[in-house]
Amino acid sequence: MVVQTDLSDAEVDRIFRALADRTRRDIVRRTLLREASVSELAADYDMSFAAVQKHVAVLKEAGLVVKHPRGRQRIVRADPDQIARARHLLVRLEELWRDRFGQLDDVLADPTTQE
Amino acid sequence: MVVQTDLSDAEVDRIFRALADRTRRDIVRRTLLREASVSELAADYDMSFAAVQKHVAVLKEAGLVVKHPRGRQRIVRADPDQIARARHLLVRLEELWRDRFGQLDDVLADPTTQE
DNA sequence: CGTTTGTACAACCATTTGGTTGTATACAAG
DNA sequence: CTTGTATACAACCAAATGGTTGTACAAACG
Repeated sequence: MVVQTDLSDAEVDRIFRALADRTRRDIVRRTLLREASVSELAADYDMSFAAVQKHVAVLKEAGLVVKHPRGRQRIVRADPDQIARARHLLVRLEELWRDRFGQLDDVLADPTTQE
Repeated sequence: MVVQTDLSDAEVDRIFRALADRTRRDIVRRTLLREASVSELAADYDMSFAAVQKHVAVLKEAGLVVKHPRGRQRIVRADPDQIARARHLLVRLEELWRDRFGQLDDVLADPTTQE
């Protein structure tokens, strides 16, 4: 299965930036396991509701979570596809290293190279 | 093969933060393919030598590149292992999602679960 | 209705980031 | 030894980040 819609530099910036914070990584982890409202999330961190709200906004801008309304709450859910895209960026770097002496053409032409 | 020495939150912060910049990702890419001195790197970016020096420092703090002296130059080389560790963090997130309805106990106890 | 709960958003603030220039030092080359 | 090159590092600056408080509004509740 291939998810890979190519990401712009700015999008990649946002994804890694969003992941570069413990609280935000924790929000992703939690909402990956089970969606939660912003206030449910906020209850578990030692900071204001508004601060958590901002963290969720950063994650949403990065596409790592989606938000949808349910009554007066906003339900947050992590997007595993976006996490997979981030992982794929690192995989591509690693592939680059593995093939660093080789000719990229062959790798691209190789019909066994898929994901 | 297991690389996984567990990373602290601060270390993970540094790794993702370091990757959240186009210039730094490009430096990683380049020095993954072929080591380069700081001035060789600096020549290719539209910013001062000092700015590139700082980017390399951020990458070094994150463990994504290593620097070693060669005469008067400082040779920069990307560390594929650290990139693999970063990837593994995302893989673990994805696994969490995959197993989200399952009982974690069983997974931990399963003798076939190894890496 | 009025009250409480959940969210949005603006204004503000300290710190960090990403860039600059300038100065100092180390090594290589004449 | 002198000169040029590669690097280090400090000081500075604007903008972004990560937090705060306060205000406003919408939905659920009594």
